[in-house]
Amino acid sequence: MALDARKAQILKAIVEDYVKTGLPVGSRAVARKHRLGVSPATIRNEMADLEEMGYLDKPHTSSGRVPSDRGYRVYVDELMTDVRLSREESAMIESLFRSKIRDVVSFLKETVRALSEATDYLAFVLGPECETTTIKAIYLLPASVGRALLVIVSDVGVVENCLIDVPPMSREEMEYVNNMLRSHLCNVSLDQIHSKAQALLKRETSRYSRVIAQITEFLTSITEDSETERLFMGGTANLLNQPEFKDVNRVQDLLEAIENGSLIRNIMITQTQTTDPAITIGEENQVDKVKEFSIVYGTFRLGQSAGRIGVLGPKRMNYPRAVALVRFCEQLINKHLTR
Amino acid sequence: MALDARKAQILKAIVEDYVKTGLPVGSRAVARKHRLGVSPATIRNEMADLEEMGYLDKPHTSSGRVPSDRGYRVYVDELMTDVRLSREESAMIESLFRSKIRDVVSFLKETVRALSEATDYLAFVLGPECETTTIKAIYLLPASVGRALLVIVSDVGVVENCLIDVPPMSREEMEYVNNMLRSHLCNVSLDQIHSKAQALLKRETSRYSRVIAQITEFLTSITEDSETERLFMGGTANLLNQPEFKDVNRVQDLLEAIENGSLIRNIMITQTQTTDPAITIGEENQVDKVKEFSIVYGTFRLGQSAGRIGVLGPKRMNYPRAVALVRFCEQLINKHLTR
DNA sequence: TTTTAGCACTCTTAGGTCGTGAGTGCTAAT
DNA sequence: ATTAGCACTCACGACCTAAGAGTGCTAAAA
Repeated sequence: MALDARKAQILKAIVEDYVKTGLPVGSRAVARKHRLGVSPATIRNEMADLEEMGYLDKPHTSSGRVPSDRGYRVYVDELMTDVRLSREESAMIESLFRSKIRDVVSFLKETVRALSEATDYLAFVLGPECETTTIKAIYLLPASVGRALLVIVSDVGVVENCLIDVPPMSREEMEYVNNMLRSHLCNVSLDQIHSKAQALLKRETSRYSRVIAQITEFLTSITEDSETERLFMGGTANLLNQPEFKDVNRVQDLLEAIENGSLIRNIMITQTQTTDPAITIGEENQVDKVKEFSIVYGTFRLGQSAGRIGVLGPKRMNYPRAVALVRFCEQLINKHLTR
Repeated sequence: MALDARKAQILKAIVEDYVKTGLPVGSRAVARKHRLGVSPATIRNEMADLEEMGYLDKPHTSSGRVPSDRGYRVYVDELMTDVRLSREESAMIESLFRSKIRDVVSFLKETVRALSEATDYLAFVLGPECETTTIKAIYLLPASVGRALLVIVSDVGVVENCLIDVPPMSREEMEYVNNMLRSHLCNVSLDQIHSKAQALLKRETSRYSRVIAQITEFLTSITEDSETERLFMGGTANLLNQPEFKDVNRVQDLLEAIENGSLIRNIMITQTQTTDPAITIGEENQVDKVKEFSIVYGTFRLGQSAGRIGVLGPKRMNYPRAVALVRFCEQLINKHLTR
């Protein structure tokens, strides 16, 4: 059942031709372009075999072959050869966000933009799960009359803030509240924050209880919202390049799903990530709407939790290049944010 | 040249029919649905007049009429009747972001989402021009070893922050820097911030100069980035609903322009805003890519500067409804953020 | 036994023709 | 000034045809 050398070569040629042109590829083309030293007729026989094995499909009885999902699978698993990014290209990407490392969020956004531009696919980054991140610093600061700014910094350098109403407070009172927050909430992980804050709220029946209540509410909302808040995407328009979008209606569905971020779920479910840049092809994806696409994504570490970065493109994707670029971005993030 | 009552009635009927169906409307349809008590033949004569006056177009010699840009213009200026949102609808929108007023940015994002869902067009909001906003509070806070968090709060409640590298500092030193920042930069407007910070940097030759330099850089970058950073959009996918997107290529261009935010420019240029919800129709737009669309946008005040909120949709837009919804959102913002 | 040449066959695609129907403009009658 | 009638135009869909690409099979060659 394993592929002999020639079948492998042919399958590889077909995948790569199809990726390049988007047209079903015929025996002539394979024989000519890849000079295997055999005639089209021989290729045809091999192609018939490959089809029977389930690696190729025919759009209709009498036209060239197209890789099936399984065909792509063996291609990415066994056939494809890694590419290295050219020096110029990696330099180009890196320069895209020279002095942009201000904060984690904008850094991730820039990375996603660079990735989408380099690949011409939809790129996404999923920030680190916040459950495992811990609060490193928490401050309540006077912002204007009757309002204070609550700022928290997580161990991975993500900053959240919100404005809350406060009664007039003296400097000492503010100091007192700050000490209280610091002593109770610093080094607490976000999944414990709710109960910790509740406890604090119960204990504190002083005149600050309303302030504490607002703070508690905010802290809780962070974990709730983070699902959507930590997903960034770029290059949505690139999807429309793909010839598989001859009809608009398909795009619509997908775009909506993308916009409201239900794409996340997909990755969460399909998370049997084995190889580093994980690749899921067509029907392998759990979510219906992306069953016509492929996803290449990898993991980066940020503090003690992990995030994901990847691209979503047509099954007819340039996998070697996508893998190289995703991997490059992973490294970029690890390099710049780990310290 | 002014429209007599019947011509007005007919033009109005045609616009509204066309908005509803998207199909060129013929004399029969006008006569039947709007029971003007005249025969199709009469309507035809009037339609011929309206066409000559430039208010109607014919897609081809022998099919119904379609409003021209000028036709839409007189419709929105003189013909259309204001609609009121139903009680349920306004309540629905308002409830969409009940407890979401944490911070200005997420509030604006929610508003845009609500607006895009209610209209089924692309909605956008352009935050207040930052040039005129002033810094109300500025803090440098210890975040972790070797890093500090710089936080600034503007008068309109927008919070910006960034992490910077700092040498080890005692509490007193930190206090000193904070005092310096506060005394020099508080109540300074963002368009002066660069020079002020530079001056501060020149004067301060102490060991903090590197810290100050980083701060200066960040403050400058805020004004530079804000062009893109203060634009939020929602409902991109809605554009694909429009039948004018039978072919995908058109979408592509527009989506790209939308994604990278060059849509801003349009509004900046077309800013001869006279009526409150301003309406620009088709060719009236300065930017080529939106010459096939219409924009309805209004202004909201935030502190002493202003922001814009609006929708972008097909020329064949439900203008009365769009106007009502944009106006409603303006009020919503003014109500919730003015205090 | 494997490869190749040859050939009939299939199926898509583009172009062309034709009939239908919606809607017009014009003319003559009301 | 309005209307009925009528010939005319044009987009659209159905149907057909020819061309071209590619296949599968068979029989000959290596």
